[in-house]
Amino acid sequence: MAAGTKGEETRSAVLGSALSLATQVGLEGLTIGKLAEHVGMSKSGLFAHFSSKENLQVAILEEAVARFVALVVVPALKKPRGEPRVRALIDNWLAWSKQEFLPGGCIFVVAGVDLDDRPGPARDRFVASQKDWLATLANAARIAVEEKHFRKDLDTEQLAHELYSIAYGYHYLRRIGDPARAEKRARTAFERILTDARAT
Amino acid sequence: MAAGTKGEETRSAVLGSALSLATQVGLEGLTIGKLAEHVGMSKSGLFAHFSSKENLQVAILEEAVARFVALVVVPALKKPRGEPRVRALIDNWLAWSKQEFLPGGCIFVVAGVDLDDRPGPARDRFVASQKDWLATLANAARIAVEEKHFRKDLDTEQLAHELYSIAYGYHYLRRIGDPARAEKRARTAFERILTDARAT
DNA sequence: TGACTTTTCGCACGACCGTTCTATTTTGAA
DNA sequence: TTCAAAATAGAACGGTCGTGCGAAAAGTCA
Repeated sequence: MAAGTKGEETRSAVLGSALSLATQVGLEGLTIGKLAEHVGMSKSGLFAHFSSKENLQVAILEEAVARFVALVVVPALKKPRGEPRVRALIDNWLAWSKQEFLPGGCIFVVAGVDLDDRPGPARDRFVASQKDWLATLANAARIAVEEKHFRKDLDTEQLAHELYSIAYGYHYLRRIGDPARAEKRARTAFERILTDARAT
Repeated sequence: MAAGTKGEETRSAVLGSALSLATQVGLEGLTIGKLAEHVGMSKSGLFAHFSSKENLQVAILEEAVARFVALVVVPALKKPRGEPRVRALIDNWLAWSKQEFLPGGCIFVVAGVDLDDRPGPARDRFVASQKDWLATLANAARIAVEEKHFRKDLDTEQLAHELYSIAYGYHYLRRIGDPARAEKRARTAFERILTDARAT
């Protein structure tokens, strides 16, 4: 992973470009030819690193998960248990979909649509990642209940679903209308959810 | 529109199949060949009805909007002004994405993703439809304020954004985990939003 | 029925798809 | 410096893509 040989180095660079491109044209719309041109390689030279398009898609998802964990989850774990950590997850999450390497927005939103009716390893990987993420959110909320930041009878899975929905809605709404306004509305919605979680 | 000549009839039938297929493979992933095979026509015979793939995509969106209005908006307008009408919009909306002619779920969720970075008439049509829908939701809420069902200081646009997010989140969550549970959670979220809108 | 319009088909086109082969170049260790 | 191994390139494959064209078929109305 950490760029030992030359091959690993280029493979990693290719994955970075592939991830960016995929946010714009989709995991399915991404073609080997375009990607090769984009990174300045031959189609076959690039193809040799992955041995099928499906493998490439899975690799892109794994790259995305790794970056998501590094940028969103890990920093939040350094925050104090309870509500501060939940808030950090939300803040990092909003920042995530504005990352420069995700020009078309959150890759998982894109993947969710165009893997939807295409069973296979790529879809499996996607579903697993989303279940993981929902579990992480719910678990952070459960800790906040333990810490007595959130009310005892809080349905943490429900909370995770609502946070998830607001974030996904944000991804759509920011492209329909004014992005800044959409973000403000998403933050307001998050705030209302947290307030409700706090109240006894 | 109402099937006068033979051509209009087949055009309409093709659009029905195209809409269904597009929910599964996307507006971009939909190909003339597959569609033609699906409806039992020749590629060129089908193609003659629309004169480009882009026109076909726009026509599909227009067909979808027409059905959405007929199945979701119009029936709700027969309900009493105020909260009952807002509730009807939500209920019809949830029923919408389970329509048999939308096997891959709500077409607008799909369109939002794969038209995202593809400017043009199809994307314009999509954005317009979503702005319309958000305005319809906000307007129904405004009426509910007038009727004193909702509190006076309610931010109706914020409410529309939150309802929108829950519905879009529902579309994703129902495919990640248990669909029935996802629907229950979506309904719970809607309920909380309405409760909050009611409170003074 | 006949003439005319509309609808559908068959065929072909250039482009690009994912993938496979075989060379060629580059790399890294002895 | 040599040499095997790894990485990349080049060319080609069978397919499918969106699209155009001219002929055939079906529909329409005097």
